[in-house]
Amino acid sequence: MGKQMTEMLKGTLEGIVLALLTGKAAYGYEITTLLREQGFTEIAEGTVYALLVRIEQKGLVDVEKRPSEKGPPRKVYTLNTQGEKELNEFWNTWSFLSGRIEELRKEGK
Amino acid sequence: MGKQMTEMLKGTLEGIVLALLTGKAAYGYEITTLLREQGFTEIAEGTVYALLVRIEQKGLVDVEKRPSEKGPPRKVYTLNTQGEKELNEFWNTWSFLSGRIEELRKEGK
DNA sequence: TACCGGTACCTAGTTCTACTATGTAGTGGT
DNA sequence: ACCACTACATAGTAGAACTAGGTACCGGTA
Repeated sequence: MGKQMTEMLKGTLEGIVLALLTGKAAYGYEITTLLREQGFTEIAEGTVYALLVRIEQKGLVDVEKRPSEKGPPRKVYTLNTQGEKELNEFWNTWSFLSGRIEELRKEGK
Repeated sequence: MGKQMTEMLKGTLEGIVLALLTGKAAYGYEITTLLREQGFTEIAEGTVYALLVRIEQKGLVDVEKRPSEKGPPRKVYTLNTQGEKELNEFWNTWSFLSGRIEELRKEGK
């Protein structure tokens, strides 16, 4: 992965995953696949699992274990109220930052 | 500073500073002030100086020392060819990421 | 039976970047 | 003599993504 992208994902990847979970529960492997389909082709699998552990420990998601037809049991993550709150703050922070940056771009800077 | 913003600045602050330097040389204290005026009120001064050391070592800027009327000599930074190239890559990376994220927002996710 | 690919999860150690906290200096005003 | 403002610098810390593995379940096939 490009070094720039790696650094830029810090602080945004968590928001991206929370956004993916909005209105639709998902498990780790599925989330990794989803991210890859959305163009984040180089996201490391380990990164996603580590992030999921983190947001679970922060209490942003609820977890349920479900059997799989094709392999080991899945850990299905659902956004809870606190997660929605965090996602909301993410959008606020993102709006501010992207607003500032787009301003710089417009100024031809 | 909010923890979210701190993390989100990783990878973007460098681009922001390079953008600020486009077409206008500037010194550290000035850049800090500029950032604060643009709404990044809580950027730590030390963060800016550390970043400037970094981009100088990466060879993205040229540096010139100029006397100041009001204090110690200033280190004036100018974007060079390699810096312009890096800034260009920054805009590409940024465009991709913000495109993906805005897509998620549109989907109500 | 043995192997392999796909599914599924997990983690120790590394790297990079922003922050905290603090220090050093020059200048002008009181 | 002191203080505020200007101006630069850095050692140590925290947080997040990556590297580079490992474990385990299942079906197909040689």
